[in-house]
Amino acid sequence: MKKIRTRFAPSPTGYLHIGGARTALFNWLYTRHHGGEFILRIEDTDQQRSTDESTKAILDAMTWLGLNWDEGPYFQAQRVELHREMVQKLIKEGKAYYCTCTPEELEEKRKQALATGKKPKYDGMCRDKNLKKTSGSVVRFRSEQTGSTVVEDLIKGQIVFNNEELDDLIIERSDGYPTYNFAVVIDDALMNITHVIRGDDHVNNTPRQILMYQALGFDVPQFAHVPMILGSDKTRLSKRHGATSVMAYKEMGYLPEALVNYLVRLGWAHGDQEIFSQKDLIELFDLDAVGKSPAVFNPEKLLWLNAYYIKESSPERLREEMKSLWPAGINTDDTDFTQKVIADLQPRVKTLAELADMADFYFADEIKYEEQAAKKFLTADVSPYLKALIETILSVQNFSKKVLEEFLMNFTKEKNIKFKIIAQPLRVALTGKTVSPGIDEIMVTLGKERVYRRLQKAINYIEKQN
RNA sequence: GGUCCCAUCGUCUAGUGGUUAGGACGCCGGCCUCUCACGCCGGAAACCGGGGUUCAAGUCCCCGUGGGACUACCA
Repeated sequence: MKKIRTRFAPSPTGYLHIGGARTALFNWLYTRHHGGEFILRIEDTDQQRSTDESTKAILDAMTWLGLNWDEGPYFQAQRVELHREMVQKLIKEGKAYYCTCTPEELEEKRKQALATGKKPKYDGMCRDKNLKKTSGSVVRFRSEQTGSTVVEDLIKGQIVFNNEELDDLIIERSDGYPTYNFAVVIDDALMNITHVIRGDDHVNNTPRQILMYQALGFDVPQFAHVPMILGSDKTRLSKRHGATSVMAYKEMGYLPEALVNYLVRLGWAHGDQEIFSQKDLIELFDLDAVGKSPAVFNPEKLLWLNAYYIKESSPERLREEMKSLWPAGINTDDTDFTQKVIADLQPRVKTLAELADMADFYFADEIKYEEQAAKKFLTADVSPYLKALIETILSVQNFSKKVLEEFLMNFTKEKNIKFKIIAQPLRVALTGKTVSPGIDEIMVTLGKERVYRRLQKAINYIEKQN
């Protein structure tokens, strides 16, 4: 059996977006599952819109997601000689021809056809004129006009097209560069791509591509068209629907495995399973379980998965991931302390950005109280407890969770009060907020020194208020 | 307009002729509890419509309807 070879072929006209990432992911998983080779090819034949920055951004995003490639990146624009050779071959064989219709003429005809309710396809004006190359001329593929072309799609099943629906599309522009539909055929054929897995916005291109494979005498690869990802209004996902750039999710504090896990479940399922490691996916993924219908992108579920993976991660790993996310002015040089902070917070956040935000009170030299919180909990009647606490807390030798739990329990027992009575005041004293990790956790992380200082500050604050 | 694709809870989906139509996110209620979150338990919530085929249809066929894609010297 022939070795499976797939490719991901983005055009470098922007960042890698969610839809492209899923297409890449499906290609990658299919290839890894079957032990094939995954090729990356940059389709930059549109000289106007392609940029190096985009190429770099796409590569970065692929790398971040863990989608490594075995060959490439190839650049389509560097292969134009190859494409031109193939164009000449077709012309020589009478399978392509020069056309001198101007874009303006064509546009006019299109408009007219549409206005009179006719098909807006190329009318074949230059088809049999046997024209020579001239300035401004393009090359068109002489497409079949009769019969039908069948696409055997691995996801959609058999799709039949009447060839009369197809027109003679341009394969070489007047600037000498090949158009997408031609270059993609040449490159896929020459790179021995066996499986073309791409978005289903390409299904209508497929019959004409098949005709070109045949005209050139190439083997036709297998096709698999994956359904689109839609926004909440069921139209194609775009910026209007929120962040669509893969790297934007990194910046918002998402873990790559969360995005991967989310993306793979858009259109693919394995029974009732929701959580998949990369290893699981390589083992389980195949095209036969990919659905046919489009999926709406649901940020809430992504968030849930992200929270799950944050909880599952080690604080060490998270500290690495968070390096670019801390706000300015926060000193995370103390790795031990920083990791403890992360460990306290990781079960209660959905993104790492949220974690960074929530961690401010740990790092602050002078914590500031939320107005309502201080007003409600830092009151004269709790002052005696705080004073009693600060007197004894210095005697606690080992600031561990177990010891502190015991210490606090003894303290409340001695004072004959419920822990509830001092919990929120203590929390406000220590964090400035009414919401935080457990009192004992905070105290352990903060350490004796900081706890002492914050208690002292709270006592002073209460005195000043009265 | 033409061509093509698609159709199970709000969303992601399981389901391949016989199920109380299952799971997940979100939502609601409860438990846990020092707050919050986690976790656990429970709840509301779906087969687009109409015709067939069949003893039997979410599942097969046809027609509607709805949504989407393509229809470029973009990819």
